Amino acid sequence: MSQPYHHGDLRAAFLDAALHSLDQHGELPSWRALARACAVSHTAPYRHFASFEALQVAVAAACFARLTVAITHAAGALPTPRARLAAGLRAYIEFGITHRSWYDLMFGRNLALLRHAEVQIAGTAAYMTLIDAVAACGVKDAAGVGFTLWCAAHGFADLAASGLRAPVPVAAPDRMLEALIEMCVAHALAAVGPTPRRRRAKT
Amino acid sequence: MSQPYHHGDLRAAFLDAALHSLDQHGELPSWRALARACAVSHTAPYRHFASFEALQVAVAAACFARLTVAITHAAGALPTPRARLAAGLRAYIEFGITHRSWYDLMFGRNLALLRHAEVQIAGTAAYMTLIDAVAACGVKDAAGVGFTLWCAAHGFADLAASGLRAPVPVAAPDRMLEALIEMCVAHALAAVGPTPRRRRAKT
DNA sequence: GCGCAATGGTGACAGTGTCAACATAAGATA
DNA sequence: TATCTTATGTTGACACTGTCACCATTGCGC
Repeated sequence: MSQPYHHGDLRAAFLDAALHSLDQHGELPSWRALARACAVSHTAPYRHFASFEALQVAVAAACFARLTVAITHAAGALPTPRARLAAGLRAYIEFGITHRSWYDLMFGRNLALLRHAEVQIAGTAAYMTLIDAVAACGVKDAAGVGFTLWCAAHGFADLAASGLRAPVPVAAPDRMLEALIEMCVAHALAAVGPTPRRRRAKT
Repeated sequence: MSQPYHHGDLRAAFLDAALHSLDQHGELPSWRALARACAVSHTAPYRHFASFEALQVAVAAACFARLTVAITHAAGALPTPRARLAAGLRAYIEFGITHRSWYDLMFGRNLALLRHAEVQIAGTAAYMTLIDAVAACGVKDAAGVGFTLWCAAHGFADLAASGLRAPVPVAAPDRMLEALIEMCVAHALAAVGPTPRRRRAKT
């Protein structure tokens, strides 16, 4: 049941080979190259993935699972909710930069992948770790604040990973990530403090 | 000189057809489909673009030029630098959402495009409008602050355009964009004076 | 032991981007 | 005007892709 009949676990072998090639060449191998890497015929993957897109979905879901692990592990045993939030944000951004080809596949390469249920489930798991971290700080609208933080972090990771740099010299380029995280955390905690500084409703 | 020999302006026709197909089908047509749409042979584009990637680069550069126009036009005749900054940010984000397939091509589809000089030049032009808007507010490190703002805006646009939503209900989903922009502007202006809160800088 | 479904292989198809070789037309030169 | 040169467009081919119909093998349930 857990092991297929002929090969051992060809589906897992495909996923491993895909992730390995993603690390090595920066992009997914072609359908046939993947089969070649596993020494099977070029149609063997069809017994485990309905299409090339289905394979991409499976790999992206696996990458989201690793992102969840990275965030959870980084927050780990830190004492305060604020420290865990900052560490989680940092882990998210560093994941996007370090595992650039994974992140490209998850967000950049084909956004249509995000519409598949399998990817959405895996993505929500990662998302919830952020929401939980915000909620742990005592923030009322943790979902709303978390979405804003996710935006800022994703934007930074996406642009930094793409090699985009400020076209003019900045004062402290090494402190940019710190500044972003600081801004995020300050914004998150501004909603919890005794002086909420809430937006005035539209008059 | 301005008009090619046989067709009229086949290069412009290719770009028009590519943008049109981008609007209509959400993605670039194939090399040969593009030639088909212009009623020429499947190798005719090679006289105007060195490769399919070169065509993508040219289209992405054209899209960046339109983004620059959108930002500049939105900021337009608003009275204060702060208002122009907010309007520019809003225009950026709305551009990414409205012209989703363009934005996908510019950022999402193939990040390798950003490494090409032609795209970088066009991207820098759009980028500079943001830097200028920040500098106009009196911010010292306009490049650094601008990069942070670009990150937040890009993250919001990218995630919103991809259809990603908060997996749990948020308090005010319609006000999310407002909250993000306000956070960005507040952060930008916090760098102006020693007392960031209510202190208004010099003109 | 048999039947059957799961798993893997063969060969083909239309489509892709790219290239070499050829054809044509416009401008330059004599 | 006649010829040459260069830019532009076409033809046909190549290796490659994802997908499909059809066939072969394997292992489990009966």
